[in-house]
Amino acid sequence: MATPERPYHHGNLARALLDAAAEVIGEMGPAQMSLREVARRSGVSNAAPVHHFGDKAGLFTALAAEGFERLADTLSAATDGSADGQVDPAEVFLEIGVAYVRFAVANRAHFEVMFRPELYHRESSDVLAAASRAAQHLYGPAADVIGDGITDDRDAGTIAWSLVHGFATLVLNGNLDTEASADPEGTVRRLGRLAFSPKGGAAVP
Amino acid sequence: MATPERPYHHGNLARALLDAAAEVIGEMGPAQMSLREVARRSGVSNAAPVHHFGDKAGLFTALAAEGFERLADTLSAATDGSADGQVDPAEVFLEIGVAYVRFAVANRAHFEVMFRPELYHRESSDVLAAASRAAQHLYGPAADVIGDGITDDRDAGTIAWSLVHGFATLVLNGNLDTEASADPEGTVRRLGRLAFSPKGGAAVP
DNA sequence: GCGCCGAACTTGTCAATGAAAAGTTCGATA
DNA sequence: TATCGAACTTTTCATTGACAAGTTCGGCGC
Repeated sequence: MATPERPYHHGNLARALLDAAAEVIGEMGPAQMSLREVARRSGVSNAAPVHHFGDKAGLFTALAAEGFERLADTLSAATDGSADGQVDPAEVFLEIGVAYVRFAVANRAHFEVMFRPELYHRESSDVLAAASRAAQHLYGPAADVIGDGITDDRDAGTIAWSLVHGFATLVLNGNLDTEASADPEGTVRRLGRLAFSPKGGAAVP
Repeated sequence: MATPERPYHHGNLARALLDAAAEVIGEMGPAQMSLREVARRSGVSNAAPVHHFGDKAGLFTALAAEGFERLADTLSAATDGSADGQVDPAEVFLEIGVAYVRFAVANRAHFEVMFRPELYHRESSDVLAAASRAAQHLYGPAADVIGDGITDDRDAGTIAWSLVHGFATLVLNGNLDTEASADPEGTVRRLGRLAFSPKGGAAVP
């Protein structure tokens, strides 16, 4: 009996290729991802992706843009959940950092591509716009924690981003201990409080 | 007139291949490094590296091990320069972080390979030993800053490593501002003081 | 309903790649 | 001086990214 064949037009090939690419990267890392393997897993010929993404770097570009979009959404949700002003701004800032780590762990393939600009067309307007939107959600709330000895909101943003980006990266490449690997969000929440709270006194409960 | 040819035995091919690999990675990133290009730049045939490194992952393994060795040496030097006990331990801890960022910027190719374990044989005893020695220099002095609200030296080490690793990574992939890119060491020294010093009071001068 | 156009594919080809096998050249040693 | 193995070179093969040419349909205008 003939196997049921996919019609000539895939119907949603771009989406399928992005998903397959994320899957391959999750298994082997960005450096070992091949267009042919991505096409195979999507059930099309090796030249099919050209119509949607142009070339390999084009596929990486789409992944990076999607990653920054998802990050911006994740950080936006972490901010908006407390927009009523009734929550300590420092706690909101902390939860944004936790959301960043949650995003990195849940979207490891995207996260690894996003921060390797040599893989993609870094001047892509989609990527630049999405990255800018994500950065706004990282730097924006930094203004709320000025006064903890840190008087420049860009400094607070850079410290926070460095901390959570470094933590996420070290967890993903297996360099931190079992607590951090087993519970990245809980660990970064605890460490973030230590790093950003008044010394010697009660931290945010 | 015949060009002067290299004798059949290169004489120091392993070293030449490591240097050429770092050069290629510096130009194109780890994902685009090819053994054939590395061999060409070393003046040998494409199969010559096999004798020294086995395969492509073997070359990456050697680069990673060398990178962790260099990092350990850099951090050791940052520690030893103040072993006489006359320097504020918090300042030593800060300078170790600065040395980490200096290493990352100066050895960008090695740094990028070191933290991508999917590229190399991560169970390599050379890599594990060198990485362990480097980690000791990162975590060791963390004990000296307990009392700043941070009561666990592993927590201090993880916060510090996350901060400087994240900062170095974000500088290298062009995500931080022009101050950080133009003066990574100065910027991370300043931010490190903010992050680790008593709030509201005089920081380490 | 038909014809047409272009989107969305497939097939075939080529140069470059990693890996492997076989062969060659020397350096070190007995 | 002869031998052995380290340290290469040459050749081959499967896979890859990219490209060109060809084919299949979906959508649209008439």
